[in-house]
Amino acid sequence: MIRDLPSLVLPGATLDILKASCATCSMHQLCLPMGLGNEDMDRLDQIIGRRRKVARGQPLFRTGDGFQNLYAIRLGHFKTSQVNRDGAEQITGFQMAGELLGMDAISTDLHHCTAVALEDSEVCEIPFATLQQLLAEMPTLLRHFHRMMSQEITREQSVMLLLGNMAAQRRLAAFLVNLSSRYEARGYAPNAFQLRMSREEIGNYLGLTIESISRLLSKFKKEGLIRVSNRDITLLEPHTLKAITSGADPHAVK
Amino acid sequence: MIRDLPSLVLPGATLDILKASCATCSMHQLCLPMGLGNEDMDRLDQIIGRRRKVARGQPLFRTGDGFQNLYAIRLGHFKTSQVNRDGAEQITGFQMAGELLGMDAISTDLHHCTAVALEDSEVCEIPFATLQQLLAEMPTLLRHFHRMMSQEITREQSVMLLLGNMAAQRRLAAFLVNLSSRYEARGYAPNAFQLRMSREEIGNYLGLTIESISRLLSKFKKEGLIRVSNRDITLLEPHTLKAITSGADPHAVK
DNA sequence: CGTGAATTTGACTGACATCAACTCAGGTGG
DNA sequence: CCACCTGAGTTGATGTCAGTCAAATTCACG
Repeated sequence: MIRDLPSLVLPGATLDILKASCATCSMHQLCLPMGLGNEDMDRLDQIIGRRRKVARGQPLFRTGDGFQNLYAIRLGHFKTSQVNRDGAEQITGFQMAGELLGMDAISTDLHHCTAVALEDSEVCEIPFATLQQLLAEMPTLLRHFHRMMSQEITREQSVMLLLGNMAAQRRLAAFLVNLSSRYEARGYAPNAFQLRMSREEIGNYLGLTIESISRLLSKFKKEGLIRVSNRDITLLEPHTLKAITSGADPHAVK
Repeated sequence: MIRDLPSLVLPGATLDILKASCATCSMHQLCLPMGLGNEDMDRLDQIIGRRRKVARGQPLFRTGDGFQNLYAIRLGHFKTSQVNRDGAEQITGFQMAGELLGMDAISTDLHHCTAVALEDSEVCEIPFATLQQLLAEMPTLLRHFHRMMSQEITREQSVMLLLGNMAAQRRLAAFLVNLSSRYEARGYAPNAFQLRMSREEIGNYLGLTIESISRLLSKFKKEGLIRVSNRDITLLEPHTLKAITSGADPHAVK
C-alpha cells in the first residue's frame, strides 16, 4: 500500500538526472537524459549563461532580489533559508552540484529565500526569460522543467513530513540517509562523505538545536551506526539508519 | 529588509487570481487575470474536462495513483496528506475553492499524496496531456502555470518555516491568519468563518496534538482574541493574532 | 432521547531546549 | 615550533513546553 517513497527520505531531489553533460556546464539538471537530441542540447547550451563563482559564505541571491536567472549548481554546496519577521533564520534546503536554485522566485519575480554557498562554489546562470522562449519551442524540455518544479514540491512535502511528526533521532537519520542517497546518485561514495554544513545549520534545518544534533551524533556513534570525526561522516550501518528513518526503534532492529 | 512576505503566513497561496471566471468552471486558477484574451480563455475552457463531485471524506486521488489530471477546486475544501512508512498520516495542506491540486504528480506521473474532500466538493478535471499542448501554444498561460507551481513551492517553504521554528501558539495563530487571508481573497468575510477540518486535522498539519489545539483555542478565547463555537471561528483581534504570528508575545502587544 | 464521536480539561511525564562549562581543531603571530 | 586565541563542537545539569494518559463534557445524529 505504502510505496517506498523516495520522498520519505528527505529532500534534495532524488533525480537520476545529471547523466548527460552539456558543453558549458559539464553537468546540470536541464541536461536531462530524457531524450534531448544533440540539436536541442546545443540550443540549451546557448542559453546557459556565464558561469559564476560564489565564495564560501557569499549569497547567490537574497530574499527580495529581483528574479532574473535560475541557477544550476556546477560545483559546491548551497543552503537556502528564509528569515522570519523576528529575525530567526530557517534553512529550507541544502543543494548540491546538479541541483537547481531559484524556482521559488518564478511566482512573484522576487526571490523568496536567500541562497548562500557553503563552500567555494560555481553555478551556471540560466536567464529565465530566454529559458521561457526555449520551453515554448521544445516540448521535451518543457516537460522536464515541469518535472523538476514538481520534484521540488515533492521534496518539500517530505520535509514537512519530517518536521511535522518525526522524533529527533528520526529526523537526523533521515537527513543522513538522504545525503547518502544524493551522493550515491552523483557517483560518490554513499557511506562516507563530508558534511558541508555546521551542526548549527543541520539543527536549524531539522528544527532541532545544535546540542541535540551533537548528542544524537554521539549516540549514533556510540551505537556503532556511524563514525564521526568533525565533519567527516561514515555510515557504518546504513540499513539500520534507514530503519530508524521509518520509525523503527534502533534497538528493536538488529 | 524583511518584506511583508505573504509566505510568512501559512499556505494556500495568496493568489489574487480567481478574478476571471470561465464558462465551465465559474472559477479556477487557470483563468487568470493576467491577460488571457477571450479567445485564449475559450480554448482553455475546452480542455477543462468534466466537473466531478467528490463527497465528504472521499479521495480525489491517492498516493500511488497514476497521474492524468490536475484538479481545480470549484467548490468545497480538501486536505492533502502523505502516509509515513509506519502508517502515520501527515497533512501537507488544506485547499479551498480556486486552488489547484495534483502538481506534485508531474515529476513521476504518480501522485505523491492523497487528496480527500473535507466536505461535499466539486472539482474541474484538467487533463494534463491536453494542458501541456496548450501551454506550448500559449505563452501567457505557460507563464501563469509556472507561477502557480512556483507559488506552491513558496507555500510549502512557509510551512517548513512554521514547523521548523515556531512555538505552538505561533503555529496556530499563523494558521488562523492564513485561512483568514485566503477567505478574504475570495471575497468572504475574513474574520468569521467555519473551520472545515477537525481539531485533529489541524493538529496534524501544525505538528501538534489535538489537545494542544484545543487548549490553544481556549487560551485565545480566554484572552479575547477569538470567539469559538465548535467549528465556527471569529477573529476578534486579527491584528494581535498577526503579531503573535510574527513572534510577539500576546501580552506584550496590547 | 440515547449513543458514540469529537472536544475539552486536568494531572503528569518526557523529550528536547536552555544554560553553562568544557574540549578541541585550526589558524596566527611571536 | 609553540603559545595563544577563537569559534565549533561536546557534554552535563536543569527547565519547560507540549505530549500522553485519563476523565468529563458536549455535540452530532439516528
